[in-house]
Amino acid sequence: MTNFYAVILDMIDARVHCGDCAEILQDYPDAFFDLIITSPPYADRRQSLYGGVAPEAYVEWFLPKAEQFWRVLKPSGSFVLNIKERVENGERHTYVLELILALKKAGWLWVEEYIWHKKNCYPGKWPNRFRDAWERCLHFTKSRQFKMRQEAVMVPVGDWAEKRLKRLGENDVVRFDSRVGSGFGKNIANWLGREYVYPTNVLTFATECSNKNHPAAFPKALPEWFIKLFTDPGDWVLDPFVGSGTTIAAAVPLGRHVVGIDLKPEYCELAKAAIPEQMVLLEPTGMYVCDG
Amino acid sequence: MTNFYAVILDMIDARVHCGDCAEILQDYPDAFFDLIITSPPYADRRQSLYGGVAPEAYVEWFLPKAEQFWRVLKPSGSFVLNIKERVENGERHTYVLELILALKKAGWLWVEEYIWHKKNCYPGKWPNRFRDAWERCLHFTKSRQFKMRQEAVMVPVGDWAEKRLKRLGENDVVRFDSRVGSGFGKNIANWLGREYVYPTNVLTFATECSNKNHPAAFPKALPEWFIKLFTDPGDWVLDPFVGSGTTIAAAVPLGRHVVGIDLKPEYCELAKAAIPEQMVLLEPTGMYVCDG
DNA sequence: AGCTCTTATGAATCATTGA
DNA sequence: GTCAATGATTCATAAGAGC
Repeated sequence: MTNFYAVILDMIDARVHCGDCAEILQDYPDAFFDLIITSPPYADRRQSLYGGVAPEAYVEWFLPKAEQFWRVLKPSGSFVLNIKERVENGERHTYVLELILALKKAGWLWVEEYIWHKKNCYPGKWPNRFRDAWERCLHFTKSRQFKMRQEAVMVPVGDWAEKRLKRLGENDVVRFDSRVGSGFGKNIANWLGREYVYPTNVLTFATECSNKNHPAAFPKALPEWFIKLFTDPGDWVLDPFVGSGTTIAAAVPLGRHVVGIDLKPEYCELAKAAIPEQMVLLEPTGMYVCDG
Repeated sequence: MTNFYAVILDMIDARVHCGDCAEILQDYPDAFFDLIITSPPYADRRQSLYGGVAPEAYVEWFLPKAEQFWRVLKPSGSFVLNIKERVENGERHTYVLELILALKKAGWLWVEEYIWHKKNCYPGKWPNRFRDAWERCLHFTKSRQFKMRQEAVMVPVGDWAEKRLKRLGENDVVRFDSRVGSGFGKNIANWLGREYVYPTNVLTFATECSNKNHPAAFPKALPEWFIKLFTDPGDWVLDPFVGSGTTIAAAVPLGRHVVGIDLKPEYCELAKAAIPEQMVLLEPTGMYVCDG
């Protein structure tokens, strides 16, 4: 029998485009993507260093791109924006707040703000603040009816139940069942049912440091989580600021088609390299596109 | 040797005023408070039911009060606002974002946004969102030079320290302090071991409310944390929407003077009752004021 | 002391009904 | 139709009792 995983991979389309996402996306039809997830370049005064955008110009810079995002996103789709405002002159910037307001004005529904709690955050010590251990994951949609697969991201329950389950050997099940005389012990069934629970809007992922060349890399678990939550296998995922390609590395093994775009050729190279090896080895025609 | 705990309590001034905080505060001098910490009524369309404020009118309602907060706060002081926007019609409201922008425009520095991660959040299941497990704790100041006692909120590392702390009842704290004759906590840290680290800007407290008559209550640990962080013993703390009096219950045992204000007489009664028993028992003249 | 088990308890949302 | 009010539904924790 054919390996299902291989079959899925064989059908997966993973593309990397090099250029401005607003321009590149013009070649894509309306309502094409099921999920847009990205961690855009943060506003930064040190423009020369990271090619950042000045905080004051951030919203203005973002909006034309968001217009294309709106067009290429399906009505049932989601747009997830991982972002955090910088500190400048002792204060938090407001460009993220202004961006939310501007996107709402442009028609986007601000459905939720998820918190990514970074357990191992950047070290440091300052007199006026503690280490920054969280980032925003803003969830926008085009419609109040959108695709959400809550079951796909259920998490194992807390320690106490986990321990209890671990100690629940097969003998215990048998003994309990034979004593009660029913098919499946009620209490045990409850425990088993409680093995996985729905998460909250606070996500805890450790930061990864594998992609050192890209300053704004999120851990693979983050796009993975939202891809599972907001798409089905075979759906199309877009990361318009793909950077080192974490979104691609997350999407392909999950059986989702994915398009990554980045302005910088060196990031496009990284993103191409991030396409899981199976894909590269198979090299099916038309499955790997880069016009950079 | 005199018991340190009792001595501190004997000097502490705890007041509850009933009325609109913008009016009540007119009787207080400029630059009087070291910390303003509060959890204001959240915007709510059901005005008649809970006496809430309509989301659209929230900023307008808040700003005159913030003007007084600015006046009575010391230049080195902090203003901590615990708030979270509601969901309405499937979307998050933007009135909190607008409030931040308005406060900045009024001169406040938006120094930081702390996240209160509620481990045991409200139950529920909906097709478009998970349970809400976090709230904002917005930190504003008047100046870039403000008082911050980072050492006062250091946290133990590892389970062993946690276990030992858990077994350390409140009586032990008092006994220990009186024996050593110095401030709270500091020496206990030394006693337990040197493995203490600075926290991050994500705070994890379980929701816990001993005062059941007030629907709006943060756990005592929350004001405690910010009081320790932004004030010294003997400083003045203000909660202009004191509700059931959690801030008072937190401030007095920490040796801080505290003023609580609330519009509703029934909450003022609760807040008065929240003044720790020792205060009521001692009943020193002028130490207990309520004009409600 | 640990381990097991019970119980109390949260600033919530959504769908529905009635004005 | 819009707006306001009401009811049904929901579940992971911590704390504490008991063994």
